[in-house]
Amino acid sequence: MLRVNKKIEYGIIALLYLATKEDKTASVREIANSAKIPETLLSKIMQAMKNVSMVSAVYGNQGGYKLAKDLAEISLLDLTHTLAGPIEVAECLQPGNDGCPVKLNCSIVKPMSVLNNKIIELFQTTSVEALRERKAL
Amino acid sequence: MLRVNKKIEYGIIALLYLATKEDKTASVREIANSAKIPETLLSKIMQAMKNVSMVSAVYGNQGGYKLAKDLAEISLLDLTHTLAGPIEVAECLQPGNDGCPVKLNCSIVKPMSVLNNKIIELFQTTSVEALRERKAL
DNA sequence: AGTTTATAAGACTAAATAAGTCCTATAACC
DNA sequence: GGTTATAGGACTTATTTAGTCTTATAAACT
Repeated sequence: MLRVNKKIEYGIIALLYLATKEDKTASVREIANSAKIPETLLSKIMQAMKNVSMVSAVYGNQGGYKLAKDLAEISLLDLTHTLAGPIEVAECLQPGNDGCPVKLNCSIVKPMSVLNNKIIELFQTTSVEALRERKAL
Repeated sequence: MLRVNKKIEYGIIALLYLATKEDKTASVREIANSAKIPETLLSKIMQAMKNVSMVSAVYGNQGGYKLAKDLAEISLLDLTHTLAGPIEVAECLQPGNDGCPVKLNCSIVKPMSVLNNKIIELFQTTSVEALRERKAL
């Protein structure tokens, strides 16, 4: 229950990997092999992260991706939005949702939005760097 | 992203409904109709909640379910466990998981477990009653 | 110039999970 | 014994997620 998208998982793996390379580039193939992630899938993920300037891309031989931001500046919320869209714990929280059969007499929208906001806050205040710190259990 | 199971949603709806009935019973049909939830599905949900004594069941005519606990005593974590199993933000957190292809060199287990624990804590400390309070936004 | 390495991005398919249905049994009450 | 209601297993359908396939573009090296 409450699985986080594999894309996000793979995104974190890639960011953590790039962090170990400092300013050098790593190709999608290199990252994918090291973590045994499907290469074409990771490719999409890197592209998405590039489009929001979390990483930068270098074409051609010896090219690849490198970090464009400090891991401490990348919140889980940013990553989630980038790779898997907005957090909506319930369908009825989707913008423009008009499918709720109860409408005026709905008991669940508010509770779900309370929960949603709590999760958003958690994701907002947790950076990828914070996940790396291997203490909290 | 991060959708909560519909079962949990329906469970909350049912609990909130029962709370308005005080000590009277409400049948699955009554609750399902009021919230436009599929009756047979809600039936399973009520059974599960009965099995962990969140609600009690009364057979026969004029029977149904009633609350067996105060909403403040039912945490989201309890409800989640009851209706949708344990919270595991990543596959590799499943007990007995041996499918991780990286194993000894895995960079993601710890970060995911950090996140998982944060979400569990949030669910543990949030009661159904707390969701009902319609303030926080 | 041509080959190689690598990113960019769309369309498609497969696998997994979640949601919902169907059916039969059991219990209490009138 | 008929009616109302819970109990619970087996099954089907729908939706979402994961992954593949294909083609294009860019840079570097020879």
